[in-house]
This record gives sequence, structure tokens and C-alpha cells, in this order.
Amino acid sequence: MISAVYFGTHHFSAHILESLIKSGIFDIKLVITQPDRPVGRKKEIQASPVKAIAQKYNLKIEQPETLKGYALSESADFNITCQYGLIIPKAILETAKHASINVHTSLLPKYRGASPIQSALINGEKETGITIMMMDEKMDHGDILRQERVNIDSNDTYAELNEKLLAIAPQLLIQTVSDYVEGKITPQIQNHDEATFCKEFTREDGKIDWNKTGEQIYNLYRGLTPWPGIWAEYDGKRLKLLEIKPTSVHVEQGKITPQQDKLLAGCGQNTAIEIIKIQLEGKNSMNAKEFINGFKNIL
RNA sequence: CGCGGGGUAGAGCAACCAGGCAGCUCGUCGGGCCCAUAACCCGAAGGUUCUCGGUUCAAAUCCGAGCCCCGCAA
Repeated sequence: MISAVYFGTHHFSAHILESLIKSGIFDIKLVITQPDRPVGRKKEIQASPVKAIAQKYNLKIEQPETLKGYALSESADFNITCQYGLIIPKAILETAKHASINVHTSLLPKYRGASPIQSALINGEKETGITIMMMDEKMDHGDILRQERVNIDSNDTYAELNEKLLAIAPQLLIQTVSDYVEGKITPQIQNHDEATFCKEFTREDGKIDWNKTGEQIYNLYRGLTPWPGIWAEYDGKRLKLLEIKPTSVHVEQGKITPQQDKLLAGCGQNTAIEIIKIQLEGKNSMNAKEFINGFKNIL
């Protein structure tokens, strides 16, 4: 058995954790995840997905507000991290007997940071991948152990790309750790000159700039859907575009135009998108036809 | 008590502010037109206006309480 302390918070990470457990070759001695946070309109306290998995398998859990100056109650052969969301100090990285290893959802050194999947989509990348790497004190900066590529289909959204990465990541991680233990891997230094960075997105990042082309806006949609989503100002209210696709029809820029049963919106350089599902602030989501029926007077 | 929008026919909305026959775009059903149609024409059905109470000759509309949905914020 390989012992490990696991650091993680979000869904992708929870899936990785469960895969490690199910592999039967890891002894997860401790799970570190972010504190329970208030979520939703009612501010209900909610546990992270990783915590939910840890509880399911009765693992030991700790949820420090910060790891700065924090001392782990357990140490292990490996520290394994994935989408933890907080900085892990060098002092803690060094508690691992073998190594501290991170699972990152891009082909490092590209897309270091908090939103590699979203950013790859927004930038219209044709491929991305999983990187298994050594951790050091700088974010996503350590030596690379293994990488595996996946193609990005032109219509992939965050959900699909996330699934593709999830389909290969657990096995790659498990195999890499096993090979590392057996001394089969030579860590490769990243080419730091080629590093690019991406930050965490907020709802503000989803505001549509109609000067951008239909393709650019579609890419933004692909990266930011379902969260935080893309939206436009309309009639003084927030109008979420829940589902869109590119179209070759030309309509007036920045204006939402009904055409038959379809809703079109003009973008930069004489391009356009078709809006399939939409939601106005205060309203439930509706499809284009419903929106046209109800709001044609003010379109 | 964090801020804000909303609940009206199967769907999406209007009418509410300023009380007086509940309407529009669709959908459904029937008929017509057509080589044909999701197009066009004619007609019909379909409502406890979220719930409870109050004011009034009269409440979708005004007042009070409650339930539910949603946008922001966190």
C-alpha cells in the first residue's frame, strides 16, 4: 500500500479521490479540504464534494481555513493534491516521504492557475490535457512527471471537456505514482519561458462584449457554462444566455433579433450567434420560441 | 431581518401604478385553402388571476399575512 495525504475541494478532485480509494493500492491517511461554505440564497452551509467522498469512506478529515503555519496530524509517502484551492506551504510539502504530487488539468507550462479548463476553451484551444507534476512553492511550477493529451472538439463545453479529462486523469495519476515509486520516472523541468497563467473567473467575466466575434463569444460560452455563465445587459436587466451556437446569418450587432422561431444576436465583424436557451433576471429559463412569444413587443 | 424581480388558460407574456366585460403571441381541437406543408384563412375549447383574510356597490388591480420561483450578493 502507498500511503497518502489528499488535498482537494471540487468535483473533479472528488472523483480523483474516489478513484484512488477504489484502486485498492492507496491508503488515504488524511483528507484536507476547504471549510464548509455558505452556498445559495439561503446561505446554507455546504460541504465540499471532496469532503462528501471522504465521509463516504470514513476517512479522517481536516478543514483548516489556511495551511499557513498549519501542522498536519498525519504524514505519508505522498501528498496528493488536485483542485484544492489554497496555497500549500513548503513546510507541508516537505512532510511527504517521497513527494508532493499535483494533478493539473492542462498541458503545463500552459494554463497555470485556477481555471485551466475554462481558459483553454475560451481561447479556442484544439487540445489540452492532464499533467501530473511535482509540487514546489510556486503555483503549478514544479517538474513534470507525466502528461496525457486530449482533443478539444469545437463544440465541447466545460461539461464535456471536464468529462474527457476525468476519464483519463485517475488512471494516469495512479500509474504515475506507481512508476515513480519504482524509480521509472525522470522528472522534467518545465520550460518556464512558455508559461501562461489563468485566474479564477467571476460572474463579471461572463459579461458579453458584442464587439467580439461570434466565435469568440461562443468560446466564452463554452468555457463559462454552466458557471459563471455568460450574460448581457437587456432592458436594464441581466439576461443570461444559457445555450447558444454559432450561426452564419447576419444581423445587427449587439441587438437580439427574432427571426422565425430563432433568436439571433449580432456580434463583431459581421458575425452572429443563435440563442437557444435564455433567462431574464427574475424569470425562469426559457427557450428562444417562448422568449419571442412573450417579449416580441420589446425586442 | 442582506438587495431586487416574479406567480394571470398547456407555454411565454400584457392588463396592476390610476379598482369597472381578464387580453396578446404561440400551442391544442375542428373546419377551409393547397400537389403539399410546421405556411395562409375561418372558428372553438381551455381561468378559483398562488393561498388566506381585509377594504369596496365592485378586487387580477388597493391593504395585511403566508407559500413558492428566480436574479444579485456571500
